[in-house]
Amino acid sequence: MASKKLVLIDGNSIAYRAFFALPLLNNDKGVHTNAVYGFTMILMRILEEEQPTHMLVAFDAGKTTFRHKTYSEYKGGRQKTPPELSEQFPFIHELLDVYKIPRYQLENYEADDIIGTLSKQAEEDGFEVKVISGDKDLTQLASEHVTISITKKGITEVDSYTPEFVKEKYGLTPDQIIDMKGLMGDSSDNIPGVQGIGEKTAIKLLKEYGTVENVLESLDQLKGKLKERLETHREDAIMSKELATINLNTPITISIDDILYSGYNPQEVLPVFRELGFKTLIDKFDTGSETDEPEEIEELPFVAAEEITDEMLVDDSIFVVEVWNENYHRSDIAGFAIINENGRYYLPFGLAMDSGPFRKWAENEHMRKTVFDAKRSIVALKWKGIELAGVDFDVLLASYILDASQTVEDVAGIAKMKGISGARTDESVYSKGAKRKLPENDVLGDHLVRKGEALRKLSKVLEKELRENDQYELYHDLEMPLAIILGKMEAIGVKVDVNKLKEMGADLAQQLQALENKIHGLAGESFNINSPKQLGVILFEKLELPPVKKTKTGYSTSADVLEKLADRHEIVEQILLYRQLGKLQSTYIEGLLKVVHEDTHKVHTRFNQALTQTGRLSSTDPNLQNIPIRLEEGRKIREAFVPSKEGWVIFAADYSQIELRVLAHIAQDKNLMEAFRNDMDVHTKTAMDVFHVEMDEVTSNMRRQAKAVNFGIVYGISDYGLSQSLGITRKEASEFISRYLESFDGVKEYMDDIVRDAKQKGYVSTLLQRRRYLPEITSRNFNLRSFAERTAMNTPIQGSAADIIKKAMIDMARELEEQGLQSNLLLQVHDELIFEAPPEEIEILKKLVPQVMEHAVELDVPLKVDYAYGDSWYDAK
DNA sequence: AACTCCACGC
DNA sequence: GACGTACGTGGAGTTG
Repeated sequence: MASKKLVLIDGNSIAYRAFFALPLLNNDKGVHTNAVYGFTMILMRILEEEQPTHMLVAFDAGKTTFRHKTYSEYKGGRQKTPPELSEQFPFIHELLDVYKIPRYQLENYEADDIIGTLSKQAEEDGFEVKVISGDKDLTQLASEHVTISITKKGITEVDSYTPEFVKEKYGLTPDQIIDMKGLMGDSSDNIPGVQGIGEKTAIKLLKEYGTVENVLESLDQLKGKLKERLETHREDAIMSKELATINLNTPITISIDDILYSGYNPQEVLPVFRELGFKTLIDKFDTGSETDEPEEIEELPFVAAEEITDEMLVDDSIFVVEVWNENYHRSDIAGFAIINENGRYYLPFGLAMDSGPFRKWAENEHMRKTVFDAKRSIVALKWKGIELAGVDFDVLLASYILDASQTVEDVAGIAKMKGISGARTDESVYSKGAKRKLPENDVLGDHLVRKGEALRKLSKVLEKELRENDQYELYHDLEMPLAIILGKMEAIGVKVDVNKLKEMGADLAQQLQALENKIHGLAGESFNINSPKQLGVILFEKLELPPVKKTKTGYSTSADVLEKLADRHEIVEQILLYRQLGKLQSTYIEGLLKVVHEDTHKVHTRFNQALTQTGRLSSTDPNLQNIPIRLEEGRKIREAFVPSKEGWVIFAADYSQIELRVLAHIAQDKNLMEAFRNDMDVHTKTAMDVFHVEMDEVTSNMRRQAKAVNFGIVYGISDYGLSQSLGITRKEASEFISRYLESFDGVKEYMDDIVRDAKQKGYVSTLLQRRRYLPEITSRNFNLRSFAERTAMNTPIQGSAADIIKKAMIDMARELEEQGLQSNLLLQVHDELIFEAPPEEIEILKKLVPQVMEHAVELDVPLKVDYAYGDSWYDAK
């Protein structure tokens, strides 16, 4: 190794400096962050300037040290650490952890002693050592290879104490600093020194005699007051020197080999910055990482095809389909790249599309292709008349399975994560927002080929990781086939009765106008009801209603607040109704009409298969997973979702209590399993057990509360969440949960086990081996830790339910195919599947769908499916 | 363009 | 006891 460099940081001292140097910053959660912020600034500067190979941050441990045995008043009279600072230490620790910088403290010793001991060892081992502190005491450690940086007034300015610097400043050698302290004392550490001797005299004496001991032996050469003072405080001087001396033989339990520093991953640091609200640092980091490594990209040779030739179209190729728009339905395709054993090729869109051999190759399932986002590629090509087949590996899906928390923008994003260079980000090539545009052909070709090359490398790495994690099956047998099925569902689309929507819209518009007039009348002035700000002024200032809750920016006007005010003023009820109808109008009528295809009257949602942390799907443009159902007015929207063919029906099948059944199975809770085996109403059963009553004594209110508790279990809400949904106190909610867990002791055991397991392994798993990593489960931050613990309990439940319905979709698709049925699977809404079916297939589906869904997996409790059908989604109830 | 607030589904 | 509390998507208003 060229040079070994050790950086040692005095953690407490730097935290203090940062705390007092900066104003008391708050993050959005009201936590003080100034010391953490300053600490981070210093850390970032050190990492950049010093490029250490080894690193350690030392902290003081506890209140007393071995020095207190020498002098019980050591550091006496010190101001207590302000709580605003103490509360920041856990964050500093967390920050160091994500930076992968070792930290250390040792009972009975101060950070100084750890630093001194390590710096001496390191110097002997041939290291360059840099010590960072705000405390000048450390300067005694300066030597040929040890430099001490002491922060000056601000936090970024430092003085570097080399032996020369010490000589210049004091006229002393570094090891004489302790003698100086011995004579003059140190008020900040409550070291007495010799009464009446200050810095000037101390230095003069040491220049003459060298050490405290020599001074004391040579007292006869001195005279007057000075001699007298030294004689009476002889013991003080010796003791003070001892106190000021850094222990170079501290019994540390780590060695230099343990404190290797090999860099950090910005992806791990950023979340902590976000948590702390370090906006400027986040920006610096994001842009910084891109600008300070414009990374001399190596040239990558490729062929820009002028004609399509056979060597481009072979088995086992990387296939890049560059779909231009985010919404890939009917999007342009910018171009293609193919990489295989014969070479790297850029295929301009028009050239490829005009080629018969290209089309045949794309549609040949035996020509295996590795892609990024299979569904996107398949659907985009389908709209262009090509049925892409043979998709063999999807880098996006693989990456999602391996770690769903890593949000992925493009190929370059995954490549960077896996340490593969050479690919450029889409944004850097295309720009974003209004400036986004297609580059020249040579630039585009280069970009696509680079993507392909990264995909080639990634596919190997990711496949290996999938196998190592025992997740290859999940990827290969579940998510990959599902991507194809979802692609079909999206492309088929759902027929919308546009006229129906427009009628509803006109009706709503009338009602809204009338409501608006009424509300303005009641308010005595006209204002924008949709503006929480203006509404807040009307309600809480003009009408003087009591503000129940505040938001960051003003009064809260949310529904739960308004409901509390409903009997105080007539206007409130009208506003709630206005909100409800307004939501229907803007989101569901206008929003939906915007995305209906004019010629076909269909909507084509996109299911995001690589987004949620639990394994569920999400749906966008339009979101068809949140169409109203709870309130009748909203539910009517579903009348507009109709079959695509005359006389067909909408057939909807949903799992009954799938999450609680999964819970019963995973937890092997005898009581809960028994309930499902007897097909009991689970909320009633819960009420019986929690309230200790017989079935006929369960009131509707008890059942409602039990239902909320079950809801809480399934979604992993906290006692606070439960208290909010039931309108009770947190304590009462907590009491409910305890009683629940007493009745379902298998569940309680599961909850305890899963949290312990997650702490040990760092992740939790679902039935089909989906993982969710929970790094925060060991956090010292209560909130983060609690959240991670609830997530640990909830994700196996929700995620396994997601696994099951995905499996059911695959099984269903196969059945429809094998039986040659015309029915189409249209939508998945987490626990239900929506089909459109010709009338003659209804009887078949009534048997087939529940059969397939209920047996997608075999649990130790039965799965139950309910179904319904009708002329519209509304009627399938 | 990016934020906040609010509301819909499971 | 702290502290802020399931996962998503989308619209309107506001701010920069």
